[in-house]
Amino acid sequence: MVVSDILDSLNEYQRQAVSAPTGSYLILAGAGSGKTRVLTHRIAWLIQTHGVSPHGILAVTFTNKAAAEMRARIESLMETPLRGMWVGTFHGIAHRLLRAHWQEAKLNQNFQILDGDDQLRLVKRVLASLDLDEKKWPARQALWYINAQKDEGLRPRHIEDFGDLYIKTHVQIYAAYETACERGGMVDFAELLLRAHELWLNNPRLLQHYQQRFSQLLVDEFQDTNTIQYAWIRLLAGDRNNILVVGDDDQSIYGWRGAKIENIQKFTTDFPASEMIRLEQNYRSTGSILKAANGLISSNAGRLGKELWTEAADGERINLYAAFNEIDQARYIVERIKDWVAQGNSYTECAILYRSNAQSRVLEEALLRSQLPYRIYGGQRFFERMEIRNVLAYMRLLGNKDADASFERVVNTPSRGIGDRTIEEIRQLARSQNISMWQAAILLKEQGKVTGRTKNAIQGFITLIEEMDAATADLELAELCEIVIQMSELREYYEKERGERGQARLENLQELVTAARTFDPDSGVDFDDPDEVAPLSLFDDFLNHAALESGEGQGDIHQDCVQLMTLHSAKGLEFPLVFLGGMEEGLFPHKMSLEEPGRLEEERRLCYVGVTRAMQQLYLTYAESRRINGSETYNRVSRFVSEIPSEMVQEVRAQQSISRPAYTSSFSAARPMPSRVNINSMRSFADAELGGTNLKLGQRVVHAKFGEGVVINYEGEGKQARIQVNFNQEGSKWLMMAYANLQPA
DNA sequence: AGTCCCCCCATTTTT
DNA sequence: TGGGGGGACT
Repeated sequence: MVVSDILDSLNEYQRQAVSAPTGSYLILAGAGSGKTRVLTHRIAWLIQTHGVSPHGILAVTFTNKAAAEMRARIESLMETPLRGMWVGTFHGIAHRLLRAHWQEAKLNQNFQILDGDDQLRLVKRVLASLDLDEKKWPARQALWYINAQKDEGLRPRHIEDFGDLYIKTHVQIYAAYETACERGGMVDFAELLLRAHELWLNNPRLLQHYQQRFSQLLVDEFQDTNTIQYAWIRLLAGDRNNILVVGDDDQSIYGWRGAKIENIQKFTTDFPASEMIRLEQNYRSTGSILKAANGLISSNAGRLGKELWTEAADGERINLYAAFNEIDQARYIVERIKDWVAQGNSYTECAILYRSNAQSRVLEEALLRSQLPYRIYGGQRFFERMEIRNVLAYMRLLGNKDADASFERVVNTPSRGIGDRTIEEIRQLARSQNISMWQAAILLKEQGKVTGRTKNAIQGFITLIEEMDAATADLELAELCEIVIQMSELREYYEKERGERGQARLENLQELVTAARTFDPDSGVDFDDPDEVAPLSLFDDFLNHAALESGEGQGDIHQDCVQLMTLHSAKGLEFPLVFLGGMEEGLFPHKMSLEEPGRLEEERRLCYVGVTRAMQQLYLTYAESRRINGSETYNRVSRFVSEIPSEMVQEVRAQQSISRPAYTSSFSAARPMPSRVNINSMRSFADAELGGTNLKLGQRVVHAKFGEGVVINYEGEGKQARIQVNFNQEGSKWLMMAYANLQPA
């Protein structure tokens, strides 16, 4: 691609960002404003017109997917593979650095990456070794604490406990956990970042080397950086005025896992020579959707400020549907999707977004019943599945007998008579002799301190691993994988597991073999790069890949089906038709986030993210009554709905007027548009008894749970009849007449 | 060691 | 409502 082409397809501000002289920039890129375009074109521009070598470029993202996409797009732009350019996730790049400089980082050469599950197991063991009651000190909480401290760049010695038992105990756990990791040569995700930061901090010459090498730094999704990531990139940037970050403070939705929106807010002060460029022209949504989004987000304080606009027409207004309950909501959504498809569109274009995963079930049921194809995002990822992790643990053990986490995982999986007590003994011995569990197991067996059966079991395991080792010595990765599955008897083990579950597990095992066969080690690695670690064996590479990449995008994405996902996982995606379900106070904004203003604002940003996913049509729906955790709740409509300018919103059913469904016989029947009954005609209706009961509008009633109240509204008939009562204590609620059991007061 | 049952809990997720 | 974890029982 020639130079002019790089700028041709860009708008004024995009071009300004891409062709800016080298320096420091914050590109405030609104949703759908073409930020990836800017990032990739910028890199192309740097190479073509500033003569920057790909070797001198470092581009950081948050997900492997984003990194892969960025590299692919630059390469297609430049029409050549770009060796030597470092494009990766924070974790991936940190890992690369630590592998190259393991000695300076004070790590084992073959340190092992601990994923979330490994980490939790380790914390549990640490708790046990400290004799702490797991009831009082839940492992999850301790894990969360440790990770949060690491994200902040804090070691146990940095934390002051102020005599607070909670902090004191957790710091103690943290310290013991750290020792355990150290001993076993294990590094968790947060540790990768923290170590990489300390590596440079403690080795100025190393830092200097990388500063000289990377003349241009680029960071994507900057609003999602946490403290340590920011510190790390800042250290690398130094005062060289050579960093371009792209982000959107309005789309910062990961504060709860350590992301600091402050990082983007203070960028221009931290990098005094920097300049901010706003990308506000949106190429995704209709005018109405953007106006709705702008209106909504304007309720947040302390924004960097940004207003999306489009050259496109306003399009349809945003639809608001008040459902009776979550089932009605699902039914409504399904009907709209059917309409959409009937108009010649596809299912894939439809997305149903919700705040929490629990909401997917009812939607799924409705889709299933109507036989619409769908796909639910989220859930367990490939490399996180138990059966896969077990095979990988065997493989790890083959590569490194001292990998204790893997040893523990598979020593008795499938069960071979090595019980908890024996494992504990091995663990104790390993600790006291300062050897690995593998060595301890051998020692324990040789010491003759264990009885015949246990001894045999231990010997059996040792022999198994050794035989496996011998059998796989010269095999290709996929064959090795296959042999491991067979010899470990994991296949047999899962064959015994009946039902769909076992079947799925077997299929996954097969898929692992396929993954091993088609595994392509890190593309873009330049083997002439002096900073590149001596290439790992394909085997090690594969295991690292499995640890660092959870296995996104497996399975059939190409089918035409409705997309269901949480609002969080929808970030970065776009769909012609979007439904935001569960627009209810307590659900969205979630009740856990109502206390602190900061968290409420994050909820609002999440809503903003949801709204800006929509390209053509947006439906907001809420349920007046909803079953949550087994009990019926009555939530008001979300405040976010009223924060959207009302002229952009079209209510599918007017709330304030008294209305009755056109087809009252059954809600499962199609209900095109509700017929409305005005107050006057309703009066005479109200004078009569409601739905064959002895209740009237305005009547005082008593409810078993909610106490005394006044009947203020009513709709529907028969089993579906609902009644609105304004309770003295609880405020106004809609109740199903059939269950309310109201007594005249 | 495996199974069953009861109790407790319940946002969001990537690496 | 339902899933996961822990404890008790077989």
